[in-house]
Parts: sequence; C-alpha cells; structure tokens
Amino acid sequence: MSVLSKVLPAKKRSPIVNRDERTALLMRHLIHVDLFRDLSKPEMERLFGHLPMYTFPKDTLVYTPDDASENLYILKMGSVDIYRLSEEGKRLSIRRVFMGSVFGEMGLLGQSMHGCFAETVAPSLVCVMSHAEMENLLRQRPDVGLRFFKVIGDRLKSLEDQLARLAFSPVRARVAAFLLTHLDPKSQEVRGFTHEEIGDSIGALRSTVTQTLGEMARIGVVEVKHKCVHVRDFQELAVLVRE
Amino acid sequence: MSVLSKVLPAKKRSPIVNRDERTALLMRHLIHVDLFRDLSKPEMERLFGHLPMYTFPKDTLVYTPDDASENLYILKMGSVDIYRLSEEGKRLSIRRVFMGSVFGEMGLLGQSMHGCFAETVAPSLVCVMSHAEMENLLRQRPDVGLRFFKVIGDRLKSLEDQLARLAFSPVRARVAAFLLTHLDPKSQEVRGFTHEEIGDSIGALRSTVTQTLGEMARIGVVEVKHKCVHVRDFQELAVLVRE
DNA sequence: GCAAGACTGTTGTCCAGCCGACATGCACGC
DNA sequence: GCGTGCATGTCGGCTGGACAACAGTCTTGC
Repeated sequence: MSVLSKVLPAKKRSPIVNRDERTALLMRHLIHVDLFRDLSKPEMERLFGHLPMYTFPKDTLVYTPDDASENLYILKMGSVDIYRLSEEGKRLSIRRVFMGSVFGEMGLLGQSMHGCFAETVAPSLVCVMSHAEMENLLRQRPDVGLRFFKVIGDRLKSLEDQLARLAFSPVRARVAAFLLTHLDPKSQEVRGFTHEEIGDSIGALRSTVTQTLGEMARIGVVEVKHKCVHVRDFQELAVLVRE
Repeated sequence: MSVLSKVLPAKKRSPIVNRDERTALLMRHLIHVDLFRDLSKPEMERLFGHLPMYTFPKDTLVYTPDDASENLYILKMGSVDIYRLSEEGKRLSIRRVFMGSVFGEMGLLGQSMHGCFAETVAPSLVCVMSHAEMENLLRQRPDVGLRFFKVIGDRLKSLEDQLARLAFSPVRARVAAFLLTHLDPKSQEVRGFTHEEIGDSIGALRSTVTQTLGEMARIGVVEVKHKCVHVRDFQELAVLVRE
C-alpha cells in the first residue's frame, strides 16, 4: 500500500471548448453508457448536450473526500480508481471504473462522497452531471432510475463479496479472486495492475502479493510478466478462490 | 463465528388472515417506514392494502441464498440479521435491520439475493412486496425512487466503511466502531448482541471480542454486563476507533 | 427452584502475513 | 544508450489474532 507522503497530484481540469467537437465526442461515447441506453439520441442530446466535459491526464484526482459537490461522473474514456486512505495513509481500492461506466453516483442523493478519492489511472474523458440535473432526469424517466438500481445493486453485491473475502479468505484466495474478476477473456491475461495495486485492492502487502504470485507461477497456474499476469490454468485458479 | 453444523431453523411463515387486524397493523407501522413517507395515507392503503404480511418467530430464516423470489421485505416489527456463510460455515453479518426499515431490495432489479441469509433475531412482522409491484411503484412515484437511492447510498457507505475497517484496523478498533454505531444514545448502552454476534459482524473470533471488551473495561471505557455493554467514556471510545 | 443451555471469561499454542530492508530488473525519457 | 525511477524478487523477525479447550455465570423454561 502506498503512503500519504507520496505527493498527491493536483486537481487539473481542461475543459473542451469547441462545440462541434464536443457534440461529436458526446454522442460517440454516450451510447456506450449502459445506464442511458433507454434514451433516444435526440433525448440524449437534449439532456446531455450542455453538460461540461473534461479531460484528465493520467494520475489526476477527479474528486477528493472534501469535495463538496455531489456530481455524477460519466466516464467516456480512460479509467479511474476509486479508493480510500486510512489514517496512516494506506490505500484501499474500492473499485476501478472503466469506459462507459459512471461513478460518484452513490452520494447522488444525500450522502457525501464519503471518504473516497477518484484518481485517473489513464488519460480520461469525463462528463459531469450535477445532482439537480440527475434528479431531474430520474423524475422524468423512472426507467433510467430502474437501470440505475441494477447498477448499484451489482456494486453492492461486489462490495459484499469483497467484504466476505477479506473476512474469510487468506491472501492466496483473494489474489486468485482478483485475477479472475480482472481477467481479459481474449488474451487470458490481467494487464495494467502493479503488485502494489493488487495489494491495495485486496487489502494485502505488496511483497505478499509478489510472493503469492510467485507460488502460483511455481505451480504453473499463472505466468508472471511485467505488469501482466497470464493465466495458464483457469480451473485451478477457480479452485484457489474457494480457499 | 458460528458453524454451519449448528442446525438452521426451518423457514416458517404464519400469514395473518383477519382483514381488519391486517389493515390496522399495516397502517400503524407503515408510516414509520422512512422510505414511504412521501406517500399519503390513502395512497399507502391503495398500494399496500393487498400485500401479504407474515409473522416470523425469533431465529427464523426469512430468505436464503437459493430463494429464487426477488421480493422487497418491509420490516414492520422486530429485527432481522442479514448475513453470509463462508465455505466452512463461518458467519459474517452484513447488517442488522430494525423496525421501519426494508431489506432484500438490493437485488430488486436484476441481481439475485446474492448469497445472503436473512434471519430474525426477534419475533418479527414482515410485509412482502414483489419485484413487479415495486417496479410499478417506482414508475408511478419517482420520488420514492429518489428516497430509495438515499437509503441504498447510506448502505453502500456503511459497507465501504466496514470494508475499510476490516482492511485497516485491528480488532480493538473494530469493536469500538461496532459499539459506537450500535449505541443507544438514551441509555448509553449497546444491547441485544452476544459477543459472538459482535465477532460475526466485525470478522473476529468470539473469544477475541470477549478479551477486547475485557481490556476496554479495565481501562474504564466501558462496563460489560450480560448481553449489554455500557459506554462510560464516549470520547475515548472514539479515539480507539481511529486505531 | 432447578436443570439445561446459552453466554462469558481465560489460557496457551501456532502461524499467516505485516513490516522493514535490500537487491535485481525493466522501461521510458533524455 | 544510459540513468533514474518504478516494478519485482527475496529474506528474517515479530505479532495479532485464530483456534482449541475448559471453567465459571447467567437465564430461561418447565
């Protein structure tokens, strides 16, 4: 886990100004956002046409716990890590958000961002919707709300899974579970995570993760490369998850 | 943590038949359900008048993971423990639901009950709303949906808190946090939990909890009675939470 | 009021995994 | 191509807390 002393990158926002470019980008990516697939194209344009849109470089904070605003962030491109910091500065990744998904919405109606940081792990394009706008949309289109429930329900489930695994399973099983849930089916690989990031997201030490992956490699279940784990034996990995 | 070998109580449902009694009970308690406070009395009657209502004795399962139904359960009286079981039968309490709250809703739209058991810890009165009925209500009354988001948002936050605490804090801090969140402000006491139940909900062993409470008592922070912890030094307890 | 069971207190052993420390290796920018 | 920094590999010591086992105490039902 990284420590607080590591300098946090400053918040930087670079709004996109060109109108045509905006609309094109908006429409091109918005149709990929599952949450809004009930909406027609003109409707999308009406609802989202005026929304501010920002680009964030890699390793930039999108929001912090003391951020008072209660926005819904729509991630059009890139990916974002949602995490908390302990008192001593240890990091716990709650989840990673990818293109076409949304974040920040849990605090949408009442709650604050409750202690979470959101930091880009790749250059990202983010669309911001205010609390009021979202509430409006939900009033007009309850079906979007229903889809929202589905999304939040999934998230709730995944959180409960994480919790149960942290309570019950030793590190080996948690690493295995992490690999399975982040496995790219095509390449049979998990890419883009350092051992420290894996540790942060399963609540384990970096060196422990390295060791565990080493063991797995020795058994022949995986093959460890630089910032990449190739899964050789899917079946066996699934067994390891069950402790 | 208790083990699976402990015999699980059979599911038992005793529907209440008398119509007048039903309506009286329904109305008397429904106004306490925060979720529905936007609804007028006649509206409540129209929406909920026909809903089945059940009484459950203490220690009875309301639903299990293999329950295919996707209902919303409205807890009118009593209290219910929502928990998971590990492979080896260890229990992890996700949360405890009290009078006037709802449960089962996370899976309301899509997801299954995802591995959770719901078991009464006191004689309870439960009203059951089907998936379809709930969806209907949400379409008609988006404002109820908005309130719903608030409820789920709180739940999401509390889960994230639990997760972070499990990852970061030693048992002492977790016990302290448990006490604070379950403290009755009037009596300055936490009642109705055995040490084992506390252990189940913070992911610790029963005997460890007993030991920890003993230490706290020795310092004078709390006073341990039978199934009851009296908090003497609120301030100090809050310090212990921060590890 | 007494027994049976549930709850609490205590002690000792053992080990997963944290922690710190250091060494090697890869990869990207200059 | 080379160096600086990030990523990975490895090691021993140390300890929180799991686990097992048993004894004392409360409480509830009969």
